[in-house]
Amino acid sequence: MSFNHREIEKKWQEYWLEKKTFKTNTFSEKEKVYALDMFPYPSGAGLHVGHPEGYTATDIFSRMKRMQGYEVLHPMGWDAFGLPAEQYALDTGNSPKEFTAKNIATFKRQIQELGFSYDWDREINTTDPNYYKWTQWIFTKLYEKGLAYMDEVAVNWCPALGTVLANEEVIDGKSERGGHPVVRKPMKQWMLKITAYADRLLEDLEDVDWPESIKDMQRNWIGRSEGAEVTFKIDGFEESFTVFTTRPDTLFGATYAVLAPEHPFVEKIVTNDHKEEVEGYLNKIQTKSDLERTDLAKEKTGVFTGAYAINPVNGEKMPIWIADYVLMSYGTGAIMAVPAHDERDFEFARKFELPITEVVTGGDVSKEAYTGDGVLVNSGFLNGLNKNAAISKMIEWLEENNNGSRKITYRLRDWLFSRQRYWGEPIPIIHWEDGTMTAVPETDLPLELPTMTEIKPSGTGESPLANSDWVNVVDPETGMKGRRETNTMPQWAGSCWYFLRYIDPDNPNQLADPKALQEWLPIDIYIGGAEHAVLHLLYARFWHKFLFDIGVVPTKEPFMKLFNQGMILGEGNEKMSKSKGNVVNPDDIVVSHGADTLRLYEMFMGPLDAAVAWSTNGLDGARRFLDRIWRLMITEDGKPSEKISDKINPTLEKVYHETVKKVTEDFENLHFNTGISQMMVFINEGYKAEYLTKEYVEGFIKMISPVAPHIAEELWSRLGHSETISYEPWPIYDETKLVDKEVEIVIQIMGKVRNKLKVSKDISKEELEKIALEDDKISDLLEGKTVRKVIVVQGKLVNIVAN
RNA sequence: GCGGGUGUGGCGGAAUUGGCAGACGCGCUAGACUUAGGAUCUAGUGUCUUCGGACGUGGGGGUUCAACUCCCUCCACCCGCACCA
Repeated sequence: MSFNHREIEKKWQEYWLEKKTFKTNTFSEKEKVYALDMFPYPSGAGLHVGHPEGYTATDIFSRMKRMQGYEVLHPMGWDAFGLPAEQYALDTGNSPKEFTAKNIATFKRQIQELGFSYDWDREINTTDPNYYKWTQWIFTKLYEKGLAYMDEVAVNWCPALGTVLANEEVIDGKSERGGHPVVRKPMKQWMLKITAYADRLLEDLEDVDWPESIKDMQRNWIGRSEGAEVTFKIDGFEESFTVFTTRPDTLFGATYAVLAPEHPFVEKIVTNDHKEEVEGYLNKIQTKSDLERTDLAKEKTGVFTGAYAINPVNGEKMPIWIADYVLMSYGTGAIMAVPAHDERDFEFARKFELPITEVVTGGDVSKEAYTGDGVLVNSGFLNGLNKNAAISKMIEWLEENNNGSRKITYRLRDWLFSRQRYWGEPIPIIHWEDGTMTAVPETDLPLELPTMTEIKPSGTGESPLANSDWVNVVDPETGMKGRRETNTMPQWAGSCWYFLRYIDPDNPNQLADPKALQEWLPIDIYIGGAEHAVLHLLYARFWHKFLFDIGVVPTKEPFMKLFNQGMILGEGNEKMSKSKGNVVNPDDIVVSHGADTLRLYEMFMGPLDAAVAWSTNGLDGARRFLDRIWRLMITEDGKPSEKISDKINPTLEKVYHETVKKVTEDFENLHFNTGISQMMVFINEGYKAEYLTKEYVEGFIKMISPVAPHIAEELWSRLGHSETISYEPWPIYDETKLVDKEVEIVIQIMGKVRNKLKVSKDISKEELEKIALEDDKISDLLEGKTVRKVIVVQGKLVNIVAN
């Protein structure tokens, strides 16, 4: 008889909820472990089989840690602001609030049916005013410190969505959501000065235990480059312009300069005889979308302005060109071109027949740009130096002669923080009629979203909030009129600090009690999808560092250890998608196979970080394993098996202790697939054994309980226990039980296995060598050969070199 | 192009101070039980083989008594970035 998963899963889920089994004691005396999942956006589609993968991993970790005597914080919540709810509201006329509430209810039911050990008293929701009060509060602090500011920036305007998108929400010139076209448009926007934290965001990556690939992605995103700024006078003008270069050593080889098409000097310096050509070029560029600009980038384009810059180091005249391979958004929007030692400049110079002067030896600059190290030539006082020495010396020269200085530039830009949307946290700022601007005082927070019947975007770029009376305010003291900021925050805002609120979720007076934060931070393990490798994780680190600076949190970094779960693909090894019809719904699996089976299967599929295809056969196999456990321990009529005895069964002793060791270590390291396979080995041995030792059976149930908690609780209670298994002490292993008195030794001749012998584990090297050489089979094989050398590895093998 | 990663049976995957390649699961084969089995149990299952053995971890080369593991080189695929000066 197999177990009835529908009955027992329901039974234990109700038990846990009712008894608040997983309630966390904030100020417990125990050592603390904080295991965090990336909270989900509760979409209308409901839970996907990908969600439970990471959630099961942290749940296993949490459950094991509780049994090992730790106080565990393991919470769940909802990242519930965002575009889909608003889009749905626009399409159907329904309220995003109700829609969101409904989706959350579905997600919560689904998650609870999977038996995760969350403390539901700490559930949070980013759209709850009691929560976003503190999101807004953090914003006002950023504003006070000058880290939130308004700026006129060319933004990604998406006419179809009626909103501005962040760079990262634009993929190949189209909106990430919906794939609508995006154009550049200058608008006044709120920005957060994340660049002020660039160096610390980079440096502190050294302190965290994250996958190297994620750290690298963040490093590349921040994109720190060291170099110098060099100022160039323009022949015949008062003005000068500045370029950024990582290769100041090549300044003698700079033969022309290039300004970005958007550079403010372009119109000023263009000579009359080139005006027409330049304007034509600018027009062509401006009507191109970003996408087309990238597409056409294979062929470099540009025009000469007629103006000349003076190379400060040798006084030579350098023609100033305009080209769209120079980006206004990086560095200063202007470059010195050194075609001999930069591939892009080389290509451009070739096309427009500009001079190419070699200044670093080592390549053949008549064929291609040489970017490597070498000895400087044609470079006055730099001649004879190598690259690094020349860089230092040139910077010295520039600083002494007031022509430039050392400079560090980042690829990272400030964070475009405002959205022209209804369904987001209102930015708590009031614009007064006298032109000033103030933050909403803390006592007036939260600044709640008004209920609106019509939330269509105005189309002009303002958010739907502009259509509400809510925008109008009057200062009660001075009577001055004002208008509220109508922009709202991006979806990233709420997820930048949610992990802090779990620690003290109901605190009305502060974001969280500092004493409680001190207890729980930093987070011990954070698991989620790799799609958040840069944005969420970088933004959250930025806010955390800011909160650290203003004394709100006690740690520099929020997430000590990070892990990315892999994707679960469809059976055909393709991404699951509605259109392919290969989506697996967790609800169906819970009904057909049970939550324990789903959890077990997802953990057994492969390494946690690998992308693995779903397999219905594999799922059946997981269920079969649970049935085997059940049948081994429970009789047909539901009683404990008579095979279970108080006696120690020596044939199970070693495999039991091995299993405890391997499972404990593997779970600690998130190697669930191998830990589970060891438990399968134990059950296989259990079937072969004449009788089962009760201690081993109970130890096994404890070890399977983090993976398959419902069946474990049921077995535990049927074996006569009245309390939950959740806080039973985790089994420990005895090192002395892991080694046999006899070990099998491999005998090799020339590295090939020729025989295997059982010998006592304490045998000496000399004895082992003797036994090996005297073995019948081996001596036969060695006949007529000379033994040259014998390598003995104690307890493992003997390799005989003979020919 | 740059950065990171992966490559092992029919399939998912094990195996790292270099020491028995293929644990465990799926699938498959045979047998047992059975009216029946897409249930369960038992045994087998890398390839080739003249049954001695030979070969085998993407290809080629190297170091070593010994290489999935270390080094060189090439190939394929995946992820991220992409004119970042």
